[in-house]
Amino acid sequence: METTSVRVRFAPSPTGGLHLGGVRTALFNYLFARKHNGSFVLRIEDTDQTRFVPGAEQYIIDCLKWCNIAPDEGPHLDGHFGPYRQSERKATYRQYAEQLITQGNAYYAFDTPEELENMRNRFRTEANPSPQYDARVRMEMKNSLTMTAEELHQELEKKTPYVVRIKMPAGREILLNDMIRGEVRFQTDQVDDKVLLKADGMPTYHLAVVADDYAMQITHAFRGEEWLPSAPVHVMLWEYLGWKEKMPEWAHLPLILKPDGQGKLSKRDGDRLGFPVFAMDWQDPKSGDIAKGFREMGFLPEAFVNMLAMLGWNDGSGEEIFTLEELAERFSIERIQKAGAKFDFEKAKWFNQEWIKKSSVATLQPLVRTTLQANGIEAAEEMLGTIIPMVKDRCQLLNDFVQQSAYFFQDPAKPELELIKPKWDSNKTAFFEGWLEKTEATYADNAAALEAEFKEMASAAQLKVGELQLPLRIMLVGGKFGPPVFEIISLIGMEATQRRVKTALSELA
RNA sequence: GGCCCGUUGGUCAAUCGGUUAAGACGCCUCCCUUUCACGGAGGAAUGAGGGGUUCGAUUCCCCUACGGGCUACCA
Repeated sequence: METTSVRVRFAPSPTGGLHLGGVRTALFNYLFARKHNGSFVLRIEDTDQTRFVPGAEQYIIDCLKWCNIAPDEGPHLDGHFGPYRQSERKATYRQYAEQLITQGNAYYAFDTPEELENMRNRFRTEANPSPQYDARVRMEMKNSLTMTAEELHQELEKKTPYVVRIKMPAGREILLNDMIRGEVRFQTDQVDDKVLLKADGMPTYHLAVVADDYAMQITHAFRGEEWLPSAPVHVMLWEYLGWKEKMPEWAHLPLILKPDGQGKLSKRDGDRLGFPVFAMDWQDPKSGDIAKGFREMGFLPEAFVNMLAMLGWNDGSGEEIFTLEELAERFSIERIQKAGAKFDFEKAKWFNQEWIKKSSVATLQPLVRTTLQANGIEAAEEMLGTIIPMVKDRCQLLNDFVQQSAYFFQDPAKPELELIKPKWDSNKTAFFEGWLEKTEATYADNAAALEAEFKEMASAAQLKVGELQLPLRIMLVGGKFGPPVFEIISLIGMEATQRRVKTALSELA
């Protein structure tokens, strides 16, 4: 019987837009929490004051909400483990840092940035291009390990800026049991004395993540694979602080990679290759630049989340389209991929298309209305309800509804007449003039009858129906797309039809 | 350089020692359709290399190669 309830957390830094990888980490947290009836906590890791961006926290909350993976606890919600912003928990970190110093597991370091730079230059060799602040060098630096009690007291009195560093033990092997990767071993001699408390009194990630995971009783910690190398520091901290039995189980998620080349997917790649990397539009408050989001690109949240879940995880069944509920049911850490996955925007669009096909008119209608409005098209609800089922199989993105339904509401601005000009002749002009005359008084609500009449006239004029029907479509719709022409006529009515054909005819003359 | 992680078609991937090595995206062909899609039927395309272990390795082990991550008073 499980006695402790599952508690997981998503802990982003409010430094900008919410990246694909971030949303996936949040999603896996959410799915795991739902599956085990646990709690999903949002914790804001705003310990770097230099990178803090106003508005980013609310933006993150909004993104999670759009994705339907809202947390149970967080800075904007109630919860018994707050505050949920690390900047508001400053006092506890200092307390733990001092405890570690007292225990002899951490120490004050007064080295200036210049002195650190000098150290790196001094110890840099070809075999060791980036020397670390570790057991080999710490006794040569300016810290409480190399100072007398009197010297230390003086520096502290003088308010000399200092950081607190962890003192990594010598000659130990740290074994981490990762839920995705299994046993991972580290030698403590290879790990440097990471800074725990910065000169400004803020903790670094290393101290904060341990203190908060403990305080918030996190049972399972998901994070990106880029954190694996610093995991031994965190394990040591759990041990030094005496909480080893409470340490969460770790799951280091594989990275989402660039579609081409190699490396982590970055915002630049999206710009370069023409797809978004953020969940929603993000406007940088300083530059005012807007980075495109999947939402604004025309993705359904269900599709976005579905696509993300399948990037690095699958349930083994071969099925790919799942609702959030189905994902939560089937989710299992054991089936998370170990290797990074290259992001494929084509496949992402396919997921969205599947979701558009799968979605009901009722769920699509408000989204389509908003999309059309954003493009200056005011659509009557009744008309929308008729059109959506006709065109939704032709849309990959919500924005495709603009092209696929604009002609129901307005005459095409620039019909692609070039497509028919080469084969155009006076016989066709004559045919259409005759057809216009004949259909002027027609009540156009019967697509089948219209089609039959059109074909009849074509054969009477000894013209191929196909060579007339395509021009008609282009005159009415603007291009080679859309549902059957005569169904379109039956919706836009004979008046609009006549007008569009006449306009086209005069341009073809 | 060091440490850590990884490696099945172009991409996402199944397989948990014995298979004709699934499926999906994309691509190509055909059918349906006098548009575009949807749908249907096919096709091309994969175990990085080398050693072991084993009756038998894509699967287990080792080495190499390659890719990635980390190596900040950023997360």
